[in-house]
Amino acid sequence: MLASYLLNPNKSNHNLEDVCLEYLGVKKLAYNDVTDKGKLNFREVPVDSATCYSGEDAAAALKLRKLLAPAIEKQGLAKLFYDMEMPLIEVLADMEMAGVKIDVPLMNAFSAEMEKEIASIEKRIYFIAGEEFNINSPKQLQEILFEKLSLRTRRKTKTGFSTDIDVLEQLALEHELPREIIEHRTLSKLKGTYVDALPRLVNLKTGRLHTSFNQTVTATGRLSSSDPNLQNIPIRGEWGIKIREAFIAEKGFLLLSSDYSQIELRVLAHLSIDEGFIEVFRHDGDIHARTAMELFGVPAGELTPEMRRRAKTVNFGIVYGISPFGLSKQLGIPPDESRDYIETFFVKHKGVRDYMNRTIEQAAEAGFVSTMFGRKRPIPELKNTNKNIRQLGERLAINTPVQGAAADIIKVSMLNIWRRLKEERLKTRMLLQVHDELLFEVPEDEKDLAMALVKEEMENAVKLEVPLKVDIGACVNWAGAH
DNA sequence: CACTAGTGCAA
DNA sequence: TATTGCACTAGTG
Repeated sequence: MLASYLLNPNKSNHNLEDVCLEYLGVKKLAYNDVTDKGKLNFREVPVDSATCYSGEDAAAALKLRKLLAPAIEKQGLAKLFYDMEMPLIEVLADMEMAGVKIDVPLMNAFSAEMEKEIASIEKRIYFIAGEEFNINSPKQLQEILFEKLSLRTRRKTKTGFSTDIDVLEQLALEHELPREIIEHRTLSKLKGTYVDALPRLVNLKTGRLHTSFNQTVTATGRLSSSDPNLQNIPIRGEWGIKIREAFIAEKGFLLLSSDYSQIELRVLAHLSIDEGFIEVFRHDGDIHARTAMELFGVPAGELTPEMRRRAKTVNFGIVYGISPFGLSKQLGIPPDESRDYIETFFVKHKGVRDYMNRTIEQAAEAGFVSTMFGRKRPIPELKNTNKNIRQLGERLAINTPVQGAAADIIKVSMLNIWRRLKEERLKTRMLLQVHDELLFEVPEDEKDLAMALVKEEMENAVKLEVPLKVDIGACVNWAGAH
């Protein structure tokens, strides 16, 4: 289904049945049997038919391949398809089969500890609220906060008033209950989604967690991970760190984590050839500090952590195609102030400004954007009559080449690393990819060799106008490998 | 059991 | 009114 995906990344379903329906005009193909003198005969069967043969998926795929191969060629996607995505299948299969080990007893201990903490917070919440209710129900929580306690409502949702983290943080300034709710939410989220759920998914034969890496899901060329999603394991906060400590290496092995440092901003520097960005990255400078100096007009020595934090948010916002309103919401400052930041940024980075304008113009003209590896994303939003949707299209046009190129780059490095590990007969195994990070399991005595190999291949996956930088570390658990 | 809404975890 | 995902619970049908 890779071909269908590359030809139309905007479509959500790239499973066999949907693609058959779209390209072949049938629900599903069945392979007729081997009795037909070696000649393949196809017949159409409904999806829900009880008459299913083991060869039908392969037969359908073969037929689709003949149909889609010329389209792949015609759209200039052949290299991407045959040299990147197809070879990557085996790499991902190896990673899925390898799985990752978790410390189940440790997770269980966390669970008990969290259970107690949650129960104690619960008691306080019921006492403050004056009644018991389901804290996990936004509907019931609204009644308590906005009706019983008469706290000021903030944002609206489709069905009522929002009780999300931003709202609760504001309410916490005026009442003691919201703080307890936040604590409760955090703990029950981490307990329910990770600490309790993951141990149940450990495979009985391998004793490890096996994810699925989905190659035909995202609009930008990233992978996704599901069942379980191992690309959103917590990392922040006390409990986030603890959960990562429960991702461990096999006895005699270490977990090796290597991640690209600011790969998206480096890609943006490359694509835009912006003087300031290129200068910072060529000298391995602190990009957020540099932006902070520009925004606040102070020398490096006078920068405060708050100034750098704001600049970091601005830099991220740039990659997403920021608006003054969005930035003000993110920073919790007036829109006027955030507008000044954006204007100042673009005055100091005319290269980025011009690149973004060019990109949007080209996207509107061609109807799609491309990454540096020729991956395409149609952006029909740019032709929409609704201004909000058109502006969304502009943000997609800005973000996709950057996020997509970063995805391309790490895929190249995965292929090169996988091949070298095989050629050089190393026992190191690639386990996970988390967008800009790779996680390996490495025999203790292979650590130095593997670290050198991985760093080398990631930093040299492609040649850009600025160097690619990789941070790398190894430890018995995932938390310590960072 | 399938689906939506709200929420929140990651890059 | 910031990009890309996945999964949890509550609630509904």
